Amino acid sequence: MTGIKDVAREVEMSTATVSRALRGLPGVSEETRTRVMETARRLGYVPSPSAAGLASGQTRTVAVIVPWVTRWFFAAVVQGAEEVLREHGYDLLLYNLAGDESARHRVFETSLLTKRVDAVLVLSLKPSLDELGRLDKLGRPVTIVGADVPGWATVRIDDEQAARTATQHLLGLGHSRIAYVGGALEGVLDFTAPAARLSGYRSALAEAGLRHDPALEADGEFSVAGGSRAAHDLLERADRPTAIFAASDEMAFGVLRTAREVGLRVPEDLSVIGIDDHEMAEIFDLTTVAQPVHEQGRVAAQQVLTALEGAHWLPEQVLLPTRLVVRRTTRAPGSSAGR
Amino acid sequence: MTGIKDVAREVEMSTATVSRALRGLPGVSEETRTRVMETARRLGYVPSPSAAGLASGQTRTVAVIVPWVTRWFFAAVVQGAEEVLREHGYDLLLYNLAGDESARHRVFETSLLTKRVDAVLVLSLKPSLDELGRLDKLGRPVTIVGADVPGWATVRIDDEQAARTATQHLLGLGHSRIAYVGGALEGVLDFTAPAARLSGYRSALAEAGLRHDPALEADGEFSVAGGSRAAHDLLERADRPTAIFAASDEMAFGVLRTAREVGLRVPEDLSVIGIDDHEMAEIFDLTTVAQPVHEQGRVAAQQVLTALEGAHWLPEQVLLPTRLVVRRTTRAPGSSAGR
DNA sequence: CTGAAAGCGCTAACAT
DNA sequence: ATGTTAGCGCTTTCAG
Repeated sequence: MTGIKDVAREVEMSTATVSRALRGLPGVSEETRTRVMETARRLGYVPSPSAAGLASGQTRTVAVIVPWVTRWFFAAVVQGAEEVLREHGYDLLLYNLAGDESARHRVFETSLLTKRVDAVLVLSLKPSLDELGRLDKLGRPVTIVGADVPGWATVRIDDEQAARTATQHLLGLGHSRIAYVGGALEGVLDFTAPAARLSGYRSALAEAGLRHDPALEADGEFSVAGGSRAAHDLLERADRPTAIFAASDEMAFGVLRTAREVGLRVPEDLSVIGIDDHEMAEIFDLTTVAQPVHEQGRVAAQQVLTALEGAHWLPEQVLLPTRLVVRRTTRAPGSSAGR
Repeated sequence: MTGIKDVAREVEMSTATVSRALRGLPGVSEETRTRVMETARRLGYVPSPSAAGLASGQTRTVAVIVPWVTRWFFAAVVQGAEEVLREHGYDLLLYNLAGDESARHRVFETSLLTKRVDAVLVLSLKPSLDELGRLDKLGRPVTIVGADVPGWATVRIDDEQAARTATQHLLGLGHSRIAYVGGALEGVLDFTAPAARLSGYRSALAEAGLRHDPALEADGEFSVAGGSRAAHDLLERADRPTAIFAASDEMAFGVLRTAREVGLRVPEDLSVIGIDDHEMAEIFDLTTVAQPVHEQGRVAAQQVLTALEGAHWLPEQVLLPTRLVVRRTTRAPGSSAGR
């Protein structure tokens, strides 16, 4: 395996110069640099990340901690982050918790990340105080995507506002019995989005002079199956709602499925709205509040890179915009004939 | 940052012994080992992967090259692989091509992987001869998931058989005008599954004494949108098919959407079957040929780990079983009244 | 069972 | 602009 010494010998220079030339550092004549680069290429020289990392203290690797890679939302954020990282020559180390408590402990507790990565991206999770302490001790840039963690660098949408927008859309159409399908406020993995979205839903109702009804607030576990189950409970009531706001598109898909099962037409008998603009939202004709998923990954990656390169860096709280996308699962109540 | 020397000093032993004790190597008294481990824990010692990698030549990291992380199939394979790798203390470096040609070049050509990983998992791609050469030169275990690459270690399903099963199911119901929605046989990224599935479809028809009709074979690009478009072409024909076999569930979802759009009832007017058993197949009530996705990732990871640990390793071709899952999108043709 | 010593292949001062 | 010299923090012979 050819090393930097081989290149140095070939160009009759020191390894220091070769190293500088190859990394584009200043203080190398153009001629030398060209010769070094050509020689390195010709010899098929590939630097050893381990050696470089040991000597420099930098691994050029960023850890991304994700609750579930198999959920489209997280995968899309990862994809966005990966693009930016790779453009800058950084590698992405994936830590997938798969919704598992012990995996979460392993990642945060046993300092798996120490001396291994230059920065960390945490997706949607709200780390516990203890975990934040550990992240802090890493002494490396950390950005949290999709969760509201005061004092930390975050990239997310305004979840409360997004929920308010969705609810207001239904209210605006004339609905007043509006159910909410969300997620547990506490659980194995902690997220801040569920509480924020619930709160947005309630406040929109309140602003419209309506009281929220606990019987119309169900847990859809942020999954298709959960949304489906929640909808069953909701739709089998005598005083069933005329509209359902699901805090994620996947839950909304579950709701749609159940609606079909119990023989309700959407949007004639039931309006449904979600949040995300999931890649499949279009094929369900789902009205939803779109959030820039991919972009959140890109911005977060950009953020840690800036921190890595720049001198000072202030943990910034970036809020990305959302947008109501009206498709065909929402309509005024009791208007089978049309709009 | 506490290093191995600090631990050695504390227990009054050499770093060699500490290293051996911590890694569970033989030749260390139980008492010493216990003392070392406790001390290491107490001091918060975390070994430096860079240093260990440099000294040992092993990175305890496996690269996973994936065409698109955002597609459920790939994400699920990654999840399976990650589980196994983590259990064995290996990290997963993600290389997402995002369907991009240049990304593919970068990953394979510039020896991004050299000296960086102990093994490589390639998902679904069929590397070119040139790329296989580079992979080979890595001198590291490589397993290819979901593609048929003779001479290399692979983990996959029998794509041709899966397609035959799907087609036979439709034939068995009495269909004879069966269309196929698949993917391009050549493209930016090369896969072997599209050709194998097309071939399975054709051979099932042939066995039933039917000739395949080129007009009934459409390109659905292995995406929802593509499946939808392909179905438009197919269903607007005067002599439209009574059944469509989509080579992936995502394309089948697109087909279902189009069927609804053009006013065809499924399964009364049109039967639809896919391949995968995608997590959303159930909510579409889609009949499909299920493949063990997650398991393919696990097996592949297991395979490279065996190669890494064991002395000899023969590139093995593992075929995992598929299973027909009959739901409600398939039925005998022209039988609106029931089955 | 334990220790001494020599690297692994780079980078980073500090010189020149 | 380039070279010299120390390491970075481990693992791995080879001794004992």
